[in-house]
Amino acid sequence: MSKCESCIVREFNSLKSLSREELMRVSACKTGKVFKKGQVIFEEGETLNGVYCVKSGVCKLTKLSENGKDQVVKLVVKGGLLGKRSLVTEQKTNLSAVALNDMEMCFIPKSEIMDDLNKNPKFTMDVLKTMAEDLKESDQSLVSMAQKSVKRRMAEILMYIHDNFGTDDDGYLSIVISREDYASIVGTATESAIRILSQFKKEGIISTKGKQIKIEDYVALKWME
Amino acid sequence: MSKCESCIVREFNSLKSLSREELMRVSACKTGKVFKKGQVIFEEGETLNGVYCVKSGVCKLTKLSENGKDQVVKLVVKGGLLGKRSLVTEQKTNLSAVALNDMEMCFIPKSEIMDDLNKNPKFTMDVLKTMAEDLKESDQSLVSMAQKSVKRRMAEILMYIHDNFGTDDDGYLSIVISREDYASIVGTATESAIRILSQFKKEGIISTKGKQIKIEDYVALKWME
DNA sequence: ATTAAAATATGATATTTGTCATCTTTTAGT
DNA sequence: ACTAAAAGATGACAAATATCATATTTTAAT
Repeated sequence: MSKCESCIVREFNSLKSLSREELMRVSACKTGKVFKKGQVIFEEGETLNGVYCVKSGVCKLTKLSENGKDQVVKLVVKGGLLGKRSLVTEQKTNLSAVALNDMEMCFIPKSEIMDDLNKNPKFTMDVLKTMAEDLKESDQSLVSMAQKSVKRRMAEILMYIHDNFGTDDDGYLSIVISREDYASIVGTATESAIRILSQFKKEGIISTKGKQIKIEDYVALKWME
Repeated sequence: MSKCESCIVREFNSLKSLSREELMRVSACKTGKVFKKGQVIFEEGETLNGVYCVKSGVCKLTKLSENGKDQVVKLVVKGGLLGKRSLVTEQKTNLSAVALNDMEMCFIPKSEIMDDLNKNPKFTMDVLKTMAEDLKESDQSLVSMAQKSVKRRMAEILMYIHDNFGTDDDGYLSIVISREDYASIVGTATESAIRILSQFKKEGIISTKGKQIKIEDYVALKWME
């Protein structure tokens, strides 16, 4: 398995603030894990005793609502850290993580990294910063959910995926997820999500190839509704 | 003005993790501020250069949606710290804070407290913990917004206020806010909020005295919908 | 390549929620 | 205590979204 010191993924997350020595120690105790598409990484209510660092693939963080539906709270890609909260509190996780395609991850035990969190202020500040950013994003989503139409939210998630995760060479969104997942991100019924995407397609705002989606008219999404 | 060292409010927030010396330094540079009901404490987009510690009163944290409506993201009462994010990032605040009744607060300049954040791991961990808790709450609200009916959300906010902020001697919720604010918390139209509260009243689930609300049948709220 | 299962698509209809209009009650300032 | 303004209440209607039913297409396993 590759070593953390020479892994470029860490540049995308808080681990970049660790010293070379700290990284080597982390590297020595980390374990590589592979998850297949659809596989559960961890489940709401579990006790996590470490963090996952995403090397490749995409996963969704979801929360089960009382009506039995999952709500997607966040998408995590290469460089993301899963389970940050577990470092900070003793509480069980409040979210589930499910792989949306095949994933490679490294698992770093909490015990190994807690010391750094207490002794390396740069690292702690970095974790704090990403947590603050997550909070900002979550509040932003909250407002969208509360105040915007399903159509508008769908437009926003398409732009979000486009802007944050990019496209492949043909211009298709590089994150490919089911309509059910779109529904679960937008917070609507699967049929409604399908209907809206169909409508976008008819209006020439997007085109599709199987599950892949290409944004044809970004401006239309931007000004939607 | 009272001194931080002997102020019991700090026991409710991260400041409790500061040493006596640190507290005395903070105390020396803090300024007391008073806000009247309805007054804006800070506004989305402002640069905050410190945190507010709430001594008394209640305020709402809101975010402006593109449709022009404010969405309440959080209620903050005695012991709460406003502007934590400003300690962590250089970014402008993403939320506005508005007093819901008369408030007393202490303002602690960022410059004075940043040093503690870098040197006192206990303090930093505590800030991290509250931020993690905020994130959890925000995700929770997100799911409610996305998946639950307006009626259910209204029931939940009534229980939330009851459980977290308590009642006065007569059993009325100790936080008294307008129907418009309820609408803005629940994420609905003011008329809808009024309608639902009226309905609750008719069904004997709540009673009211002016703007005050008393929960008469908690169980009914709990099992609502 | 075949086939069952899953995902996507779409119509019909019900339900929820928003909007606008109007009226009543309460609140706050003089 | 008086009065204008704000907040609360409610009806009628429109719009958005959910639900249910069913058809079609795609995917994945043999």
